[in-house]
This record gives sequence, structure tokens and C-alpha cells, in this order.
Amino acid sequence: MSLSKIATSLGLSVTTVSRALGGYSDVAEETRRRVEAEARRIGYRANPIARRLRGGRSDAVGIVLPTGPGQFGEPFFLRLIGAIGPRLAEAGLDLIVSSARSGSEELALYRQFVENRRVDAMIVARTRLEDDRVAYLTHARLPFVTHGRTRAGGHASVDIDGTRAFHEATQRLIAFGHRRIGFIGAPLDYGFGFFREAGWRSALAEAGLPCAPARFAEPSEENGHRLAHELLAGPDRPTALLCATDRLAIGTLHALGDAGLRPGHDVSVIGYDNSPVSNYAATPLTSYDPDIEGAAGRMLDMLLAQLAGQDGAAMNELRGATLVPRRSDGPAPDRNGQIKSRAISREERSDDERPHDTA
Amino acid sequence: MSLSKIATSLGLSVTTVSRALGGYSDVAEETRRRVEAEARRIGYRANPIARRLRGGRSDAVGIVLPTGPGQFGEPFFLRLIGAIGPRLAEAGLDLIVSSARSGSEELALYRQFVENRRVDAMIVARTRLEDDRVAYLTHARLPFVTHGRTRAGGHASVDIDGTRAFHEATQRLIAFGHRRIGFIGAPLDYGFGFFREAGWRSALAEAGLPCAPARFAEPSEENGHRLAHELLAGPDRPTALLCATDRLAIGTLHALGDAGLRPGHDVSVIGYDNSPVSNYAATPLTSYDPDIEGAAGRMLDMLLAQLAGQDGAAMNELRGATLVPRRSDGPAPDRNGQIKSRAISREERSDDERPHDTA
DNA sequence: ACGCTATTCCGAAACGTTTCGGGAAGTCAA
DNA sequence: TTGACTTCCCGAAACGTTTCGGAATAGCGT
Repeated sequence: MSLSKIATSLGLSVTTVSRALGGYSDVAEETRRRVEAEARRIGYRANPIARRLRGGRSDAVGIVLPTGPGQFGEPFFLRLIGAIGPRLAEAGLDLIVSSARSGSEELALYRQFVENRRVDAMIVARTRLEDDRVAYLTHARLPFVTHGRTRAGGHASVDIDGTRAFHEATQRLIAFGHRRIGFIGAPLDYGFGFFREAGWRSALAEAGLPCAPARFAEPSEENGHRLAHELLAGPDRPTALLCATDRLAIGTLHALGDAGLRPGHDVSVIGYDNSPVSNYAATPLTSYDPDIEGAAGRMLDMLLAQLAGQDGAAMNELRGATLVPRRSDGPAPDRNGQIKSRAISREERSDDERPHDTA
Repeated sequence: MSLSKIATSLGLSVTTVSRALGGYSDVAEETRRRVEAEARRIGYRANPIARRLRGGRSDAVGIVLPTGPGQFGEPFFLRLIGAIGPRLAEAGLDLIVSSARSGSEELALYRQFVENRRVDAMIVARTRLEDDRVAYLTHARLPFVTHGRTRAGGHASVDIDGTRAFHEATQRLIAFGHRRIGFIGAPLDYGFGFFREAGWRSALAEAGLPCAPARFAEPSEENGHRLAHELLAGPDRPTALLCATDRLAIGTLHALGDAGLRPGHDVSVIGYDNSPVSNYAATPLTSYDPDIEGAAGRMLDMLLAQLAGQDGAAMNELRGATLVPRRSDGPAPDRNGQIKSRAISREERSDDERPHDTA
């Protein structure tokens, strides 16, 4: 009872009050002023629920966070939400967040969101190459945008070009003189796991280097630690380890420490995410910054465009990640454990990334 | 048009269909069965928006994440949301998340939530001793629960007893033989900053030790690094540094490294949060685990009780944090830099917390 | 005086649900 | 036969908004 409150106290109809506040042209300026004044006076705010009911929308966007062992503390989602929040608010949309562990529980949650009409659109992260959530949303004809690509495509997506980043990272290590460059990756059914591995593999192939050993697991510090141990224990120990995420890289740095190897000297390590800890790891970690905020902005653009009626199938964007050189990588040691090459100058290793200089 | 669809196709009234599905007793069993069968057949789901409009609720709970420099990547909020999500879903409530930088922007967002009737209740984190958000919500008579205490009290709150944890941590360091125990804290207007400092201060006083130097800043790795540098550079260098959060502790560990000091030997460090990185810091970090999931559960209990009509003023819970000993603290060195005391046995330092054993 | 147009306003329906206050039919006892 | 009581059902209002399709009034030219 609120539009009607203004209406009765002004001797107008609800219709006119609504149209006055709605900015329609068929209401006299004088009347509009009176309505606006009265609305301000009683602190009128349109009831969004009534508006949604009438409009058949829910004015909300949903996102499901992955929960479960090793999934806690992913800063990625926090940054995503932080970047998306204000823009959604500006567009008058709520962000509804829920959480589920990956798998059937997760898909069930998507179903709930859709069938209960709780959202107008969804944001999908941690996209898999074959993603049942994407398949479901497509079938349900609910607008959505993914962070990451699927194999099939045909939906709105924003992705960081992991292939290019890891290709470049591998080339960097090769230029440093490394020849045995191992890979510590995320499961290959995740798009980001797949594409990052592909970049590493293709760069090795281009350089005519043999395919070095690789290991894969959910990206956690523990797994990075364990997998690095495995790779370091094998024959022909790698002189460099490329890690699909910073969390894996942090674990890897620890494994190096356990083995008495110095990161950046005996074994080079490069991560991905440029997470806050990377600058404060045992050895400050060379990493790739994915510009999550930028990506989130584009995802929002696509979502809003779809809510405005556009077809999302052709909306795709592949963005770059930028290298943040720190101290965990460097020239490969020679057979005797000495630094082999100075082909890349010290400036390029950007010593000014040291923690006490960025404070 | 959905209850009515069932109604017409069954030759019943909307009322009867609603009451049949609602489990009322004044509908014949036979009729109820027919209604339920038809509902299943057409995949009927009650429109939550219509229900909310009629009920005058919004069936949603809001939370505002702090954004801004150094605030990214707080795993705390992610764990909170992860723990709260499923229970909220079970209660039929949506979790609406938004983000704002602390300060006026943040309060404005709370106002929006309330005035636009977008939520039935709110969750307040990062509580300050004098908190304008708490004051506003109290004034607006919207149910809420805080994580952390205010000075005034009188609202539902769950807090971890930081005073006790830091009192205990200080005693632990004293038992290790430390006499100059510095403190690297969070701003004292945050409740958690205030109470943790109080625990440190009171333990020093009880032991008759002079008040060691302390520094305060927003909890980030950078600030921890900077503040630790300051404390280490002063006269009478502390042999132990107590840090209000793990992020500050991580920065502190780095400052030690810069100064050529060995954590756990030359200078002991204890943090708080038991964040994923603490186990993989340069030196695995002794920390306190706050059991966020447990606290989140109690917060939910209080929120639901308030939504059921109970008064939240008397709902308070103070929970304990448990020590997770790792390798960043230990016996104090004597004047010559030697380890002074073995008063606390090695077992108590729990060497089995080393990373490669927890993988 | 009449018709035409512009301007300004409004009644009523619709979105889908819940709930209040009955009402019709059947049963049972007096 | 009547009244009371049970059982099962329903009409209508209400939540607060938007919007369709007019309708009333005034101004204007003929």
C-alpha cells in the first residue's frame, strides 16, 4: 500500500502516480512535481517484489560457488563478486549466491535456481570442457555467461587465454635456458586446466623439446606439494616447473624447500593468478595476472545485453593475462648446478617487485 | 498462471488447489491426491515472487562484502558464505551478496537493502566497536546478526574470543621464555582488532612484563611486512611477534627473512585464522583456527530464530579458537642468540603439522 | 454549433499466491 | 422436521505494481 497512499493523499489515481514517477509524458508537469514531492515526503520506494511479479522477472542473477575439500579460500570468486556487485546493483539486479560441492549437488542447485524462477540469469565459473551446467542452462533457455570456454561453445563466455599465457611462460623458461620444463596442472576436464596445459605442450613442441613430465590434481597447496615431490623425485629432474595456479605453485615452492633446492636458481617456478600470497611466498612468485575485474566487467556486459534481449551465442571474448615477474624463476643451472645463461637481463626479472618495495 | 492452471484442468478452485498443496486438513484425501498428481505432471513450482508479495516478506538475507585495497582475497568471507549457503537454501532463503568499500558507501548499501525491502535480515561482518551499520539496522528494526561484538551490544552476535586466544598465545610465548613480545595488530576500532590486542596486553600485565611495542594497520601482507620492519628496527628488538591475522603474519615472516632472522628460532611468530596459506608460508605458521563454519552455523540459528519472531537482543555466543602449532614459534633465544629454554617439549610444537605430512 | 486534436487523467485487469469468511451437502440426534 | 455439526469446497480480497484502452476537458479552426 504505497502508491495508493500517495494517490489518496493527493486525490489522484494510482495509475497517474505510477506514471508520474515512471517519467511518462502523459502527466502534467505540475502534477508530476506534486507527486514527486509527496513521494519524497513519505519516503516512498517502489516495492521491488510487486514490480517483479507484475513484470514476470526476478531481477536477480545467480552464481554458485564451489565448496568442498581444497576449494576454500579461492580468492578468485571473491574478486569476481567484488567486481560484479556494484555494477549489478547499478542495473537494479540482485546477486544471489549459493554454494555446493561440484557434481550432482551442484547441478541440482542450478535446477533449483531455474525451476523456482529465482534468477533471470546465471554466472557460471569453473567451466568444464563438457559442462552439464552449461548444457542444462542452454536447454532451459536461461541467459548465462561463463568464465571459461566449453568445447561446444555457442554461449556467452569470457575467458583468459591460458594457452597463450602458458605458451609464453614456457618460452620464457626456454629463453632462460631451461630444457626440462615440468608441468603441474589442474584436471584437464576443467577448461582452464586444458588450455593451460595446451600452451605448455605447444611451446615445448615448437622448440623441439621433448615433452617433460606432467601431473594433474585439484589446485590446492597440498596437491602442488605432493605433485612437485613426484616430479622432483623422478629421473631427469626438471629445472623448471610450470604451475597451473598459484596455489599449486605455493605447494611446489615448499616441495623445493624440502628437497633443498633454491627456487629461481636450482629450479624455476611460474604460477598463475597473481594472488595476494604470490608476492609473499617463500620466494616471491613469478605469476600471471588475469585481470579478473576486467573480465568480470565484460561478463556483466554480456549478461545485461542478454537480459535486454540479445542472443548470447555469439558473445565471446578471449582476454590476455600479463606476466608479473618476481624471483621464483631465472636462468637454468648448468650440469654442475651453476647458473648457465644470462641471456635475459636482470632488469627483466623486475627486482622492484620485491615485497618491501611494493608496501 | 499456474495454480489456476491446475485448478481449471481439474475443475477445482484455485483456493482448493492451494490448500491441497499447502497440506491443509480441509481438503479430501482423494482431491489432494489428484492435485498432487497434476502438479507433478505439469511440473508445478510455486512462484516465489507471488508468495513473497502476498506474505510481505522477501525471503532473502543480505551480506555486504568489504571491497577495497588490501581487502581482496579474504578467505574468511568465502568460508562464511560457503557455510551459510546450504542452510539458507534449506530454509528457503536467498543469500543476496553485494560489495562496497568500508565507510559511507557501505552504509549506503545497507540503507538500500533495507529501504528497498530487498532482504528480511542481514549478516554483518567486520564489526566495529562503534558500528554505524549496527546502529542503523537496530534503528530500522531489521533482524540481523553480527560476526563480532560491538561495544554497546544488545543485538544478536557470534564472536570468537580473540582476547582469550591472544592471551593464551602470549602465555605460550612467555612459557617459551620470550620476554619482549611485540604485537602487530589490526585497527582497534574493529572489534577483532581491539579484543585481540586486549588479550596480548593483559597476558603481558599478568606476567609482570613491560608492554612491548605494537603497531596497527589494515590486515594485509604488505602492512604486516612494513610494521614488522618497524618493530624489528627499533631498540630492544622483540624476540616474538604476535600477529592479529595470518596475512599480517605472512608479511611479518617476510620481514624476518629480509633481516636474516629465522622464524621460530630468532624470532617467534604466531598468527590467527589458520588460513590455507599458513601451512605453506615460508615457515609453516603457528596459528589459531577460528572454526568459521561452526560460527556461521550459530549465526544462522540466531537469524532464523529472529525471523521466527524471537528477540535477538539476548542472543550472544562467544566461541573459542584452537591453537594449531606449526614451526614459526619456539623457545626464545638467549642473549647470544642461542636457544634459551626447553621448558616446552618438542612434541607440543607438533611437528606433524609439516606440509608434507598433511598432504 | 460542431468536429478535431492534444492534453491529462483514470478504471480495471493482470501478475500468482494465501487466507478470510463463509456455503453447500451430508450426517446425526432429538 | 429441525437444528447442529462435519466435511469439503469456493469466492473474493489482498499484496503493490504496471499498462491497456479509453474518457473527460479544453483549445482551436471552420
